[in-house]
Amino acid sequence: MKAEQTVIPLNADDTIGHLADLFRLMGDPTRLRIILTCLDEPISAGDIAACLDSSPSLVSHHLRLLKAARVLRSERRGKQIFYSALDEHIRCVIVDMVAHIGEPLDIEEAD
Amino acid sequence: MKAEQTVIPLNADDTIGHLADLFRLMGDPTRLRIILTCLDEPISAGDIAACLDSSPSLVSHHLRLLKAARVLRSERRGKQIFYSALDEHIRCVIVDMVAHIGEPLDIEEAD
DNA sequence: CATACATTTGAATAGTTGTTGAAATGTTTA
DNA sequence: TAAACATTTCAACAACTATTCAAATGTATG
Repeated sequence: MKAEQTVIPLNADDTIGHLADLFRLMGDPTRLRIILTCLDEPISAGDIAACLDSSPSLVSHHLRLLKAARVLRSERRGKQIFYSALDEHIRCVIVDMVAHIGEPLDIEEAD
Repeated sequence: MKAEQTVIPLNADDTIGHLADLFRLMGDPTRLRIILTCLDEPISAGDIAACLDSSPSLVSHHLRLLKAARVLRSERRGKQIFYSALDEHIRCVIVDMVAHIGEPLDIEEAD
């Protein structure tokens, strides 16, 4: 009955909802690619679409969601609008998840 | 034109798909609560349902998905089946995301 | 073996969501 | 101001998904 510290109190509905929103946004392959594209340096909406070989319309839809959730930020430069990650935590989240994927399969995988 | 290292190559479709799957699973509030419940110590399916005030059926459906994605592992003890996080990375991912939420709003929030 | 308990499975439904193509908005340059 | 470029918005559809309830499976105990 050891009481380890929990990451989040289970009754913090608003926090959990907020977290779930962010994870759900990263749970779409197209959006995840958009985020990855914005991790290194600011990049214009059009260039993101070109990188992903997607339509500007589709990318814009996703950019709106990602910006509203404060995953990305936007900055206008002339005709173009550049997007970049709002902070470094998103990168950490992805790096951790990659590490999880790399975790070796358990030999005693029962049931 | 500094070339920072990217977390994942953008053309690694299978890896990105795998990542997106995991994030999508964490993107549902009910599933996220289930994961949080399993972070500290193994807990039976029934106790999880009781903690979340959800039906055993609903919890079981989600447990199946989380186990298939190797987020959780299961272990039978008598009549009950105990679930726990497969490794510590999931906790890290959540901690990082909580830090992201806590990130202060930018004063110069333009556009 | 039969009962009670714990968990899973199946089918069905309502709600959500990613994608598309066309039209509209905003910005610069000739 | 008009034309060209960049991005966004709108409406609509197809596909997916979380939830529910009933039935089935598996496990221990009398």
